[in-house]
Amino acid sequence: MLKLSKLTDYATVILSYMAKDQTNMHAAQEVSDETGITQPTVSKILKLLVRAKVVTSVRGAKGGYLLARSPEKITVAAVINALEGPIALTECSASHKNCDQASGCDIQGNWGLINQKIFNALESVTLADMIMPAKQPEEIFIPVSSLYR
Amino acid sequence: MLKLSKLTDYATVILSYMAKDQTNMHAAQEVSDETGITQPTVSKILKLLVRAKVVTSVRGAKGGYLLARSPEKITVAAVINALEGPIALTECSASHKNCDQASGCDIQGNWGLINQKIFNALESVTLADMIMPAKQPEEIFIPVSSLYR
DNA sequence: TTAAATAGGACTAAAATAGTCCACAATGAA
DNA sequence: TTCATTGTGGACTATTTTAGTCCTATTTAA
Repeated sequence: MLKLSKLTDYATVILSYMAKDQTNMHAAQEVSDETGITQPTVSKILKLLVRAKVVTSVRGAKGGYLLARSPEKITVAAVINALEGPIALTECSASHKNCDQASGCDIQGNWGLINQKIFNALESVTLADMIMPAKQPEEIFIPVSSLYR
Repeated sequence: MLKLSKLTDYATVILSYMAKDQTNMHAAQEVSDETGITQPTVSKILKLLVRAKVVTSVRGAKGGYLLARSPEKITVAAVINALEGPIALTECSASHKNCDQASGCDIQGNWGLINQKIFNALESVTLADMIMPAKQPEEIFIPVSSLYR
């Protein structure tokens, strides 16, 4: 399915919520209450986002989290990177080190090209785009015919 | 990591091998011998590729597999679709049916936009491209700075 | 008739992901 | 100072997904 992890999906929900009110600090408990995602999971995700510098944290009573920068400057690529690590479709693309495929691997060099295109796509969409009203139809249908050009 | 499954990776290796000799039929055993992927796994993958009409099969003695069309017409998107199902980053994007996210989900409409971009990227690369010598440097480095534009 | 192949699906094993929990550190307020 | 609140780091378990194997049936050339 080439899918994102659930945690990444939750992260966009959490960040969207935080983007709507950037003046107030948001405690993990509050975010949990508002989004319906359990508190331990919210905490786990926010911890990862802090580590990746997507959000900042303030410890202690009255502490909480804030977006580290404006929604326009938070890309989907940065969020995925925070939750799932480097964006690369194959192990092989991330590093050629442990490549012992018999005959096929030298052939796979062009995964790099694909990775780059996908990275560009993910970098071109920001949190600001995500919180705008949808620009696409409700249901996404990928035309089957296009799979056999 | 936003990664493909191993099976999809193997599929590209198998298809690359088959693309090099499109005149002869290739039995699963032979493909296994040549690629180093175990025979049961090769069979499993080829069965999926037949179902998706990426390759055709001939049963019985002297049977085997052939590419269903020329490498230029086999897209990476079609291969991923065969092995992993529809290309969509989130469940939500594939279908809105079972969406019970408290407040965040209406916000996620623009995943469709991202999915479309990624689908386009995957559809723009064919098996023919894959078997050409690599056009990219050996190691792919995504500049960290680009994550914080 | 037999041997060589694919087809379909069940099954097990392994790995990745999701989700929870705990002990600790920081901080504001009583 | 002490306590309640809130983040930090990491360990841990449960769940789900993926990978890998195997068995039986079907097809077909010789």
